[in-house]
This record gives sequence, C-alpha cells and structure tokens, in this order.
Amino acid sequence: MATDCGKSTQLAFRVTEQQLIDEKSFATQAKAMSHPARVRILKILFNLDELGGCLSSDLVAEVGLAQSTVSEHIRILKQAGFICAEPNPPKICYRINRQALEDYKQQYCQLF
Amino acid sequence: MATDCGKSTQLAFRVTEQQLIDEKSFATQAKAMSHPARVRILKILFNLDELGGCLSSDLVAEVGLAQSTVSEHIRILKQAGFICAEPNPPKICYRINRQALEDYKQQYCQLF
DNA sequence: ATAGTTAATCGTCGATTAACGATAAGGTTA
DNA sequence: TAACCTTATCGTTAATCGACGATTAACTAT
Repeated sequence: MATDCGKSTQLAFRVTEQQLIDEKSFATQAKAMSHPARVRILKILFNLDELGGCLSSDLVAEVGLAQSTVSEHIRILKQAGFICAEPNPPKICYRINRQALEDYKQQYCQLF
Repeated sequence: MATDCGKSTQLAFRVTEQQLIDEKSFATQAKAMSHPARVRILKILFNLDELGGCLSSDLVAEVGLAQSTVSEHIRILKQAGFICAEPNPPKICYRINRQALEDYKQQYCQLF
C-alpha cells in the first residue's frame, strides 16, 4: 500500500541547519570510504593497529597500485581523519584512527 | 612510538577473495551515500517511513535541485537498494528500505 | 658531501559525476 | 481522443576523480 503517499505535511520535512551540516559531514566521510582501495587500506591498518601500523610502501605493495596513487588515497583518508601519520624519519608510519571509525558509526546511527 | 613500523609480516596482509568482494561492496554502498542530497533524501524517507513514503515531486521541492537531478539521485539510491519505488499510477511512492540501512551498518561493523 | 630511501607533489590523461533544460514515456481523467 | 500529470531519459557542459610516470623534498647513512 501507499495510499497516503503524498499527504505528508510540510512538518515532516522541517530540518534544522545543524541537521544539514551533520548530513553533509556524513556524506563527506562516506565519500572517503567510497573506493575499494581506500577500504582496503583502512582494513589493513585496522588489522595492524596493535602491530604499530605500517609504511606507505607496504600499502603500495598490498593494494597493487602506483605509489603516487596510493599516496593520494592516503591523503584522502588522512584528511577525513580515518588514519594518521607518525613520522619515523625517513619513514612514515600510518595508523588507523579507531575513534574516527567509531564516530562514523555514531553519525550513521544518529541519522538512521 | 612506532618502532615496530614496517616489521609487519606478510601474514598480516593475507586476505581472502571474499574479503575483497565485501570491501568492494561496502565501498559501493558508501558511494551511494557520499552526496549530501542523497543523504538528505534518505533521511526524509526514513522519517516518512510510517507515513508511507513520499513522491518525487516532494523530494524535488525539499532538496532544491532540478527534477532531473533529483531523479538521478533517486536512481542511484534505488540501485544501491536503500530505497524502493511503489508504483501508484500515475505517481510513484518512494520509501526507505530499512533493511538495507541495517545491512550497511552490519557490513561496517564486520569490517571494523 | 654524496648516494640512497621514502613519501609527497606535479602534470597529464581519460573516465566519471553532477547539474541542468528539454523531451519522451506511462498512465489518468475529462 | 485529448489534455494532463508525474517521472525517466537524453544531450550537454563543467567539475571532480582516479590513475600513472616523473620529479621533488626530506631525511639517513655511507
């Protein structure tokens, strides 16, 4: 059935400015996770969390894309806050940010 | 610290074919939610679930984009399984698919 | 100081996305 | 049948994305 379809009052559509901000924020986070290579990277770093993360070169070997491409994916994930970089010159150790993963879930649960 | 960084064994990177499929599937779902207008649409339909969904024209009015643009966003959400269309000629009633929303959360929890 | 290693940045390219107006398709109702 | 309403599709345009190789930058170690 869907007999009432279209009878929805304007009231049902009312939305606060904060709500729109939250939705946009969520969309941005979702976008960071919207590529298989990035999900792969997140998963690897998630698994390696206790082992202290890993290097970009390890990720490059694993995902099978060019170094520059992986670097770009890393940049996107970093910007979204899902991973962080610990300088360990001349290397850089990438690690998962479990809190950000948790926050994403919270955002989702709050929306739906 | 990050002293162990780089010492990760190959073992830690081992991944099954199914795992890759799941990650790709999750990325695809995330992509469907990676646009503010689409999140907005999902939220509206989520709120209207008990009221029996709403029409495309209602969504057009709400998100403030052209009818054809909203139609495309609807198509993407439909394809991802997050919403469904109930023909109610000549209108079409769009509704949220709560199960798909739940499944997405499960996918996420399974990954991280 | 020089050579080597690691990661970021640059420039380019093709593909995809997002947006729009215009048009077509499907189905009611007069 | 004809006019109408609702939604999908088409065609176009500008912008963004994803990938790559080449180069640069930062730092170590010889």
